[in-house]
Amino acid sequence: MAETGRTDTYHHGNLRQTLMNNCLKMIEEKGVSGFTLREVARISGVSPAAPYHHFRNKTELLAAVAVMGFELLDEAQQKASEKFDNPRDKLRSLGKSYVMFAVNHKVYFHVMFRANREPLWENEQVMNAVKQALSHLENTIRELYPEADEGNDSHFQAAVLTCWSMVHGLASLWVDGPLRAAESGKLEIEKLVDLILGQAMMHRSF
Amino acid sequence: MAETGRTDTYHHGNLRQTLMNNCLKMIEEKGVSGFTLREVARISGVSPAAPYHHFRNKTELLAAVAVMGFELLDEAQQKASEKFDNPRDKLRSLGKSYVMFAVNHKVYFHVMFRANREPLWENEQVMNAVKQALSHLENTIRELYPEADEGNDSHFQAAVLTCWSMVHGLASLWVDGPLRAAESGKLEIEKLVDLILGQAMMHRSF
DNA sequence: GACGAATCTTAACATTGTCAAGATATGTAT
DNA sequence: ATACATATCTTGACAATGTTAAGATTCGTC
Repeated sequence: MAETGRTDTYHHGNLRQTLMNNCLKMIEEKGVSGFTLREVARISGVSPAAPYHHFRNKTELLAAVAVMGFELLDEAQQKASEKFDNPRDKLRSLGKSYVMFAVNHKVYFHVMFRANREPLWENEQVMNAVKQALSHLENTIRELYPEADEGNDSHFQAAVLTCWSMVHGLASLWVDGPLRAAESGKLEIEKLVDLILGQAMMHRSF
Repeated sequence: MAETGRTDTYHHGNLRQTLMNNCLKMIEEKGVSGFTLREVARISGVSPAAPYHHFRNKTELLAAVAVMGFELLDEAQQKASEKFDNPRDKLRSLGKSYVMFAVNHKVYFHVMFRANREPLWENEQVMNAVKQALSHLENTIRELYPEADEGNDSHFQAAVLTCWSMVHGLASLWVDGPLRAAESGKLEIEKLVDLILGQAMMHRSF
């Protein structure tokens, strides 16, 4: 489906999408730091300067891929949220979905949170995608804190951040390597997630 | 104290340390991706090839800096651990120390967990430094799970990972940008840490 | 069918990581 | 002290990269 090369026409026809696909493919093989604009262009069957008609620079290609990643995460969170009615179950489902997204889409996760720091978060599209993906968690926690003044209750904000930190930390440690390196697969990641989410929520007020 | 340039001698005399210092300085100014071996050499008053007599390549310089970072973290954890006797207080102190280390030593944290993924965790020195820095957390949690068979109790391992994920996630979200970008400084990071650690531990079994 | 806009290419530039070969200093054994 | 091995630094070079300017080709539209 996802074309990787080009046709025989002068105009590629679908270069923007092709570049993004090959970007992901290349990062999967060589890591984020091994990702090169020129080679992506080469693989896409196009000259080194062609990408500049679709992205202002290397960073903006990665930003576009990051937005795609956040949209995928948003979908996953949506589905995870719909599975349950009880806010507690919902919360746990959202957490698991978050971590498993990172595990199953390591490349996206890397681009979303690792590829390029500062410039990425000044990109409005990226920030909107982030907020959207995080909204499910916020809504669910709001169900548990119905009395919370929106945006003014630090208790509520802390609850959101606590949950986000928890799952994001686990995902980060797994994706970045230290956990895989240390655990050496002693515990399967999926069981680990269940265990941790269970432990973290079992004795909590929310 | 930390010399940045060189003397007038042919041999620098302290190049290895100087390179590491200027590496940190450069990352602080231009970010991890903006860090360049050649410029570090230039700033250190030395030719582009000189660093190769002290580090096999760019990655190994970063690895050396990462080890230094983990040693600093280890010291901080040590001090945080010594402040309290009660394991619960200890645990909270360790958590705060972890996050504040990331906040106050953003550059180190970046190099330790962000600079270069795969190759870094194959470095034995790095892994040893990681284990050492994490040992304080493990020891403290072991005090709370005295019955745990060492290395065989998944409950214990999950507890360690839960705490690590929590603080590492919060640190990551802060250091990488999304949190700072979203919160826009509404809540001071230090208060945030207290709030979250308090909330996370208040209703837990350990 | 003409013409502006979009898309792609070629050519070039400064920079980068890295290596090989040579220069200079340091230390050690005699 | 002197000679020699070793450590440290320099020069010069190579291929590769991100990016831009100028020109070629196609697309959409009037």
